[in-house]
Amino acid sequence: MQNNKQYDPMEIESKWQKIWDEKKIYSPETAKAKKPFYNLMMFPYPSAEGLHVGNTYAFVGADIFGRFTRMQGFDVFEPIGLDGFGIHSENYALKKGEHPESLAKKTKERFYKQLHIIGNSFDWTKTLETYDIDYYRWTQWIFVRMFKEGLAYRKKAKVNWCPSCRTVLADEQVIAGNCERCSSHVSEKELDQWFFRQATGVRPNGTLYPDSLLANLDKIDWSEKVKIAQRNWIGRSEGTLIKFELIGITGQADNKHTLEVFTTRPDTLNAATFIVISPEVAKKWINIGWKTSDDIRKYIDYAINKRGEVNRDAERKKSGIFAEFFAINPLTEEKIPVWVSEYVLADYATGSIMGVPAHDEHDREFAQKFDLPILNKKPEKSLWRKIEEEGWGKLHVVYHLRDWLVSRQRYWGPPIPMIFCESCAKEAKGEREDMPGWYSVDEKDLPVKLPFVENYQPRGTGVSPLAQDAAFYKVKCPGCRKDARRETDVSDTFLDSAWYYLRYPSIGVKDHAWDPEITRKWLPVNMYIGGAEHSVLHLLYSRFLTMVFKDWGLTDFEEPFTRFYAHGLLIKEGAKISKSKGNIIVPDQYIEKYGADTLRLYLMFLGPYDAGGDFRDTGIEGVRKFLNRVWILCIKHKDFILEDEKDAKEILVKMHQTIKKVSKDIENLRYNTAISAIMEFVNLLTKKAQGKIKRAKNIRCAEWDEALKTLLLLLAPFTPHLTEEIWTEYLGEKFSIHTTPWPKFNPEFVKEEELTLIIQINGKKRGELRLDRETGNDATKVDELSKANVKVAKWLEGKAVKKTVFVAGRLINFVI
RNA sequence: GCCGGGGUGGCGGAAUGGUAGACGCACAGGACUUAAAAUCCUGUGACCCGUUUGGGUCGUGUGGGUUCGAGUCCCUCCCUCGGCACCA
Repeated sequence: MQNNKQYDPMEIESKWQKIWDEKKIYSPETAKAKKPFYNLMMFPYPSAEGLHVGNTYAFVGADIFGRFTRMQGFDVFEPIGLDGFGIHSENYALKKGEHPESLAKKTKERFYKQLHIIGNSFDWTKTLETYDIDYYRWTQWIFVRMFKEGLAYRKKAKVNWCPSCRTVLADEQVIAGNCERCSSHVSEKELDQWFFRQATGVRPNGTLYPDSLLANLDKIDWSEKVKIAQRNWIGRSEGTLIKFELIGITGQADNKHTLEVFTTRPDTLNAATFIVISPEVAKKWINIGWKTSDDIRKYIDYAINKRGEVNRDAERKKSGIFAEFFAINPLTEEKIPVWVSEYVLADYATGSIMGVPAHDEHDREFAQKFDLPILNKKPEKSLWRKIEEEGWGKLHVVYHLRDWLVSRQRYWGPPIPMIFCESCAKEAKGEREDMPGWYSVDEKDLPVKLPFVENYQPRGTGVSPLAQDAAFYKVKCPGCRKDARRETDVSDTFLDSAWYYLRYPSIGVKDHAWDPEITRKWLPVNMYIGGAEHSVLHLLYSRFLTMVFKDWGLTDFEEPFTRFYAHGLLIKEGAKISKSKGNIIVPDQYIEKYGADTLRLYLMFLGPYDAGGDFRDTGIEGVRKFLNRVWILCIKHKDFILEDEKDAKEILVKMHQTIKKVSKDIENLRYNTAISAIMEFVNLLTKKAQGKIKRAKNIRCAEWDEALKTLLLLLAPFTPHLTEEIWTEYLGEKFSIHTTPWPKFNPEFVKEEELTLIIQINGKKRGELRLDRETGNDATKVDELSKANVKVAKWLEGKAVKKTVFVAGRLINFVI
């Protein structure tokens, strides 16, 4: 190869991508691998023209970790796929006016091409798309199992309804009152829906799922902020349910003369001066026979209708009305008024509270507004036990987490594999006693294929577009063989993505969702990297399902992701990147102009990976120049000879320091500082090489060769193409650099022979000494040399040294 | 309101309680070149003193504290970003 060849990323990048694919160096043999390491990143959902640079940022950061780990000698499995089923892809198809099925083919091609050119070490022999029937048959299989095990159930409930997406949403998918997908304001609707028992399910060992999900957080190596978000979302509160006798209530059914409230502060029962029930609970009472005035009825209806707005309007003062009856405080035996107010939520605990204005801010506000008594009594700890002993109430735990609503009234998802038989329902027959009329599709009849429906647009009527396809929904009842009806809702996208990591290693396996042997070898996932926005969505659903699979004996681990690292958010010149701002960055244009290696290195150099970074075009130019310098250094100066022994030593010391720093930084995903360390090393090599190029044939310089090789190895995870090109084509090393062992540092070389020792007077720097290592660690010698220092002597003149602080090898401080 | 990050040059950002500003961008000057690009070198927190070599003061959002020594630890407040939000 010529020594004056320019660095041309276009040419070398596509060349190496092709060779890596052909030689399958990134495709470990799943069955035979000796040191398996599963390096996973969150797969993208194709809801736009293509990948944006935020995806690139996430994937490149994850890939660097994977490549680094591979060079440590592990068989790294780094798969990629598409979360292509679901509302996001369907909404995109609607926007484009195209059928999701044909659009999926195009986006697949486009996304995979983009994912290819960023130069990640993906295993392209094992990709998956959630809309692939070989995948979603198993998603349906999971649903069937959930039903058989009693963890899937159907109930009529007030659910979140997105009027724009025309479907229900799970609790986790409502962000600040808005739809997670389209940001429309979410309203409420009462509908029959399928739920998974993530909040109410009991494990075979008797523990509730939310308790295990909470407890396991202490055992996994995850970004702390994600753990905190999950703890808050699960929202476990320990308290007491207290029963209150009611008096003066009219028309109420005879057995309804008590009311139960939940409190986390039963010790303040002595200061409870009123009771508040939510409008929804009041409404229920009216329905079962509570006779009350028109004013109260009017208020209840008003408050229920206003519910959505009240939540959004923090300024709004608490409204409420006296319910015209009383309760007896079991402790004080006093008669306290019962009120109805919208500040009490219907769907938390019992939907009723005891008002303790002395100790609760909301209660105080309410009491002040309506002139209710405020009793300033100290909490009594003994009440926790007394309430139980006296039989007034019992200890109770309440969770913020709800069961997972999994049905969707949309088209582009896996049909829920269930059948409903009217006739069986009437006779109270069915697969499960508690769900008359319902049957799961027999496992041998799976998959239930999603039929092609031309008019797939959501109806908004609370049923899926599949309900118009008689050929699809008309079936025979598995129980009585009479005419029955298939469920026409599809399942939530988050169900598709809650188990995909189990499928990747087993892709191609026909008779299992995941092969037991392969799964034992590769799972749980060793490293998972993705955005923190999934803290309480995908990451919680995955944990729940994995725990369920363990309980069924289908896996031998409870937690899917041993380590999870949340990367930061990329911004553009100080502003958030968003479609509305029109500052979307498409990676392709940068790859075309600078090459993937430059883009990769630049993205990782921007700032700490967990903090995100600020994308600026001027910055990428600098990185391009840096890689050009590396190219010139390695190609033009590769035959350089270090004549000066001191230079050789200096380079070796820096080299070992750099190996140490870069290794540690990558292990902790501190890529920006790893890159600056490599830059420092390059700066030193460049400086030493200036004007000293030697081209004597067959004469090599061992130190220089080693320095260049080490530089390339350290840089390989960041810029895989450039380093491979120089490694094999110019240095004549064996293919591939990416399967070459990572360099090790020698602790002897890390320490410099000479060190700079700082001399301080009263903590202020007044001078410094260049000393050899031995002298620098000798307190007496340093003391002498410091005092002899001209600059320091000036400051010490005529002053008494009261105290001397000596830090070996670093500094000496004289206190005067 | 509660829970988490974070506030450091013109900018992105470095700093196990021990030389604040690594590395990079931008800018300025220089080398090479007929020229340009590329590359390389030098300088670059603010202010003050000194004609130069140099010396000094201040400086990590605010105010206090601990310490020989604080960007780092503790307390007060301010600002900002993210999450949750009438959760009893």
